[in-house]
This record gives sequence, structure tokens and C-alpha cells, in this order.
Amino acid sequence: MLRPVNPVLDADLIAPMKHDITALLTAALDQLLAAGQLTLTMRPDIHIERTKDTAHGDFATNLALLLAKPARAKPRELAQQLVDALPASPLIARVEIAGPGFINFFLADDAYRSLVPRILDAGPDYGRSQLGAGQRVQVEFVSANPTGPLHVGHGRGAAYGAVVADLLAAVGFTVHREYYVNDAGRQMDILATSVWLRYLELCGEPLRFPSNGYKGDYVWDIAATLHREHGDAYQVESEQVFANLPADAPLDGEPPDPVGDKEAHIDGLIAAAKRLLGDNRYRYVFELGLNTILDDIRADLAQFGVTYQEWYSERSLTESGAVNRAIERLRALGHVYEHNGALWFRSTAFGDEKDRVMVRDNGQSTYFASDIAYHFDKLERGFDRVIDIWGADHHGYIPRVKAALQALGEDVNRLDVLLVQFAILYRGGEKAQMSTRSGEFVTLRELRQEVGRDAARFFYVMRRCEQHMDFDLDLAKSESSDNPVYYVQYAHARICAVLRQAAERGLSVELSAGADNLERLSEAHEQALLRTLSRYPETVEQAALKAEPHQLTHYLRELANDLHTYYNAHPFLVEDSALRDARLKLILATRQVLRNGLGLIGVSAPESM
RNA sequence: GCGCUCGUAGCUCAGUUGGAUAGAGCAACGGCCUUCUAAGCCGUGGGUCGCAGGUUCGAGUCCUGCCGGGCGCGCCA
Repeated sequence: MLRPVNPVLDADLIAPMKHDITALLTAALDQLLAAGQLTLTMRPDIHIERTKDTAHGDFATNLALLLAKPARAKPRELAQQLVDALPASPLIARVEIAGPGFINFFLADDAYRSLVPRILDAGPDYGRSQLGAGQRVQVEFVSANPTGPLHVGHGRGAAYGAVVADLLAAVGFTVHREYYVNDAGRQMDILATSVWLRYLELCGEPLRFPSNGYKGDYVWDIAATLHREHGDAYQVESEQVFANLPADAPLDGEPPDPVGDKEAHIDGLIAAAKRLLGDNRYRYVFELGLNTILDDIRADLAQFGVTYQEWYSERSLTESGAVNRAIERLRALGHVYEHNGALWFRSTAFGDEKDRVMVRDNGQSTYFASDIAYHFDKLERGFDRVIDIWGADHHGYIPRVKAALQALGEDVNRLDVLLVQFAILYRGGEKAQMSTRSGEFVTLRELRQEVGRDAARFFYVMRRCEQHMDFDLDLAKSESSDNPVYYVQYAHARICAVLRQAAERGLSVELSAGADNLERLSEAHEQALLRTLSRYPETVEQAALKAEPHQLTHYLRELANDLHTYYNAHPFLVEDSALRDARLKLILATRQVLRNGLGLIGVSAPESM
């Protein structure tokens, strides 16, 4: 969890009630300590929470229970002392001591009602705060290899990362969103070679496509571009290409007989491509593949509402010498040794399971070496916090990256790695399976086209990120209250409909000033709605600091429920103009919060449905 | 085998950093439209929080050991 720099809020901003009460308790504690009525060796963290049951008030604290032992006092007596020392506040109607020593706070009705004009005045800023002001946070997410289109697994990381970044920005952090582009390395060579082989097929060269090549249709598309724009300028007889190659492993459906080595086979093909095409032509094919796919990924994410401040090239790390510098620095610090012709980093000295290779015996540096340089560079760029969002299958990778940073003398605690589990798609109760290499995967684009951007964004962040997710395509598409996206959006549209209806009936929707007429809000449903509205800033804050967007989706569902319940119980467009005014103000404030919350998770707030 | 992670209602999931009587939504059953969109609302039933210990005023939450699912253990990325 990120720690706020400055827990004291600007009172002119929307000061969340929770912080106000914390301040009161702190004052009470200070007074007891100053008066010598209480002696403590260390200050406790004051923890205020929302009550589950309204009979216990609005907020409660277990402070007296926590202090009982160190203060050698009875919890209930301690609670009474704290209550006696509480400064008076217009916010609080009364305070009770309950159970073993809980202090329960009951808020004044005015405290809730005053929220309505505050929300209406703040508009899009309601819920935003300056908790993280002055802190720069980098969020790196998706970072899928540009060897093919994004699939639905990347989609979850994209939605989750984007919302975490937006949440952090909403509470005042300066956020830098970054995509790490793996534009170097063997996988890219395999892509370039796959493109070239498909091109040769388009030229009429007969060949056996390697089992380890990329087989998706997009590879054909890139090859077709090459063929269309350059004719046979890149053509080589396939006999030459496949001469003296190690045998390939059998393709799917072939008899398992000739047992070859698919890795050696594809490496041989890559070498042949480089040799036969020469540097310039090989480079051209490589760049064509990389740029085509990267452009596609960029467009895909943009259409998903996911944008970055920076696309950081892995290749630039090698070319700038950053990788070598990182290696040399580790060597100078004595954390490096040679073994079997390779260069190793002694990561076991920093808690990793085994030592890791940084430079292979063929002289090529590994992905890990780039990653050391990349993470070192992130911290050197001066971010206060660095957040990596990875697929959960990469979890074994965390110890070695942290080990490297530690070895380089960096503060590892500045790096947080958040893991996102894969999403499993279900259609008609059946799993929709995917596999990158075969080309038979469900892409993010297909998902968006099928269920729409709003549903995809909402569903992806509805669950805790480390929770496996069942993504029900049928539910995401259904236009019913079973679908949480529609349920929340409908609450927003419904409020808009009320305003349209008011206009049709010729009723004034000009709101009175400030808190005027709000004393008319006395129904239980109205109290419940006000209470929920007051929780919004706390929800955003928690969701941001804990990187848990699902808290926001759950909150929005509750808020929508309060609105729908209220709608069913009481008419808003009543004859009594003062009452009507009060109710319109309340639902307009609700609409604002729905809009703000949906906006933070990248979902639209429709005016009508 | 070792490491990480998850296990809560029939299903999908919350559970406010250890608090008060474990909650939602689906699904099941029963109600509510001449009234601002019924894409909605209200009610009922449903639990050995995987199992067993431990820590303490208090455990779904923390510790240990089992059981079960997922993932990871390359000179791949």
C-alpha cells in the first residue's frame, strides 16, 4: 500500500468525514497525554472505521481497546476519558461508548446535508484529493511483446493498470504511465522470420512453416504488405533457406516420428534469414513487423481508453549502453562471476533461489539483463514509487529483479510488483480457450467488439487482481439488471430521465442556493443515500492507495442500489416545490458521484438507455 | 520436490489492514407497474469461512502443520 505523504487535507477541498473525525480523536489523545492523564511509550495509529450497523453510529474506533494494555487501564474507562477530551464539533451529534470499549460517533444530520452542495460545487473534483501531492509514481503495465495482437489476458492488465493509474492521479500523485516495448531479442527475430517465410510462400516458394513460428493471420497480413509494396525484392529460393538446418519438431497433426529440436530449427532459420537477406533487408522486415504490430497495439489500447505517457524501448537500453553499464556496475560491486562461458549475477546473495545468467555464452545479453537496466533506470529517473503490473505467471521473476536492485544499492521498497491473474472467458457456460502460438486466441479487440468497451472495462476490474476471474461473456452482453455495468449506468440514465421529465412537465429544475431546502430530506432512503455519498472520497482513497479498483465498482453498485430504491419509494417531481428542489439536489449530487466513479474506471455515463 | 498464490451461501465474489450478530449479486421461492424508463424495487430460504492446532479480551483476517486448485522453478521472453 502506498503511504500518503501528507495525511492532512486541505480543508477547502472536500474533506472526507473520516479524516475530520481522526483529527478530533488525535486532539483528544494529545490532550490526555499533555495533561498527564495517560502515559504511553509510543503513539498508536488512530484507526477509524465505518460501522456495519447504523445502530453503532456512523464511525467507530477501537482506540481505547488498543490502548488498554499499554496504558494499563480498563478499556471502557479509557474510552470515557477520550470522549471527555474530544473537542466540540458541529459534525458530531453524539458519541457513545459501546461493547468492550468502542467509541461510536453519530454524525449530525447537517453534516450529511451539507455534503450535497459540496458535491454540486466540486462537480468532477468531488472525491479527488491531494493525498499524494508531490509524489511521482510510475505505473508500468501491459508491456506485452509486440509479436502479435493483445489477447484477453493482456486486457485485464490494461484495464487494471489504467484504473490504478487514474485512481492514483485522482488522489494527487503525479502519475507516469509506461509501456515497456520488448523490441529486441529472440522472440522478435522469430516474428521477423515468420513474416519473411509467409512472404516467401506468397512469392510461390514451397516451404514447411516452422512449428515454433508465429502462425496467426496477422503474420500473413504483414507478409502481404511486404509483397504488395516490394514485389519479389526479398525473395530467396526456399531450398537455400532450409539448407543444412537442424530438423524441426513435428507440427500439430504430424506423426511424432522425426523428433527434431524446434528451438534449434527456428534459430537456424533466423540465422539463414539474416545471412540471405543481409543486414539492411533483414532489418526492414524486422521493423515492418515490429511497427505494424506496435501500431495495432497502440490503436487497440487507445480504443480501450488506455493511454501512456511513454513507450519505452528495450532496444534503446542496449543501444545507449545502459545494459552494459548496469552489468559493469554489478561487476564492480562484486556480484558477478563467469561460469561455463556465461556471465552470472549472484542473486542468491539477495534471497533469490538460484543465480541468474546475464550474458549467454554466445555473447547475447538476456532479457533479465535488460530488465535490470530498465528497473535501475526507472529508479534513477527519480520516481518516488515504481509500480509494475505483471501477469501472475511472472511471479517467480520478482525475487531476481529485486535482488538486482538491492545489489545496485537501491531501495527495493520503492518498487511494487502487482500480479494480475488471467481471466478465463465463458460463453454459454463453456470455456473459450486461447493459445498465443496457434493463432487461435481471443483478442482484446474481439472482446471489445463483442461486449463493448464499457462492459469489458468494468468486468475486468470488478475482481481483486490476484483473484482468478471468470469472465462471463453472456452476462457482460446482457441488457439486464443482472449485468452490473448496466445496473450502474441505468441509475445515471434514470436521473437524467427525471430531469427530462421535469422539463416536459414544465417544472423548474433551477436549483436553490447552497443548503437551502435540504432540511426537507428526512426519509430513511434519503439518509441512506447521503451516507453512501459521503463514503465516496474514502472509497477512492482506499482503492487508490491499495491499488484495488474493485472497491470502486462495489461502491458504485451500492450507490446505484440506493438510488433505485429511493426512486421506487418516493417520487421526485412532487408538487411541493421546496421538497422537489431538495430531492432534485440530492439526485443531482448522486448523478455527479456516479459520473465521477464511472469515469475513474473508464466507463461511460449515458444520459439515456 | 521447492517457492508463490488462492480456498467464504448451489454459482460468481466482497469482507474497511485483528473488532460488535460473516455480507452482496446471480440462481430458487413469494410479492410490487393507470404514478419520474419494471434495464427497477421489496421480502423469504440458504454458512462447520478447506481441515486441525496456536497467538489474545476478540480470528474469515495473524502463526504452524496438513488437504485441494492455479502458477512458477531455462544461457526463453
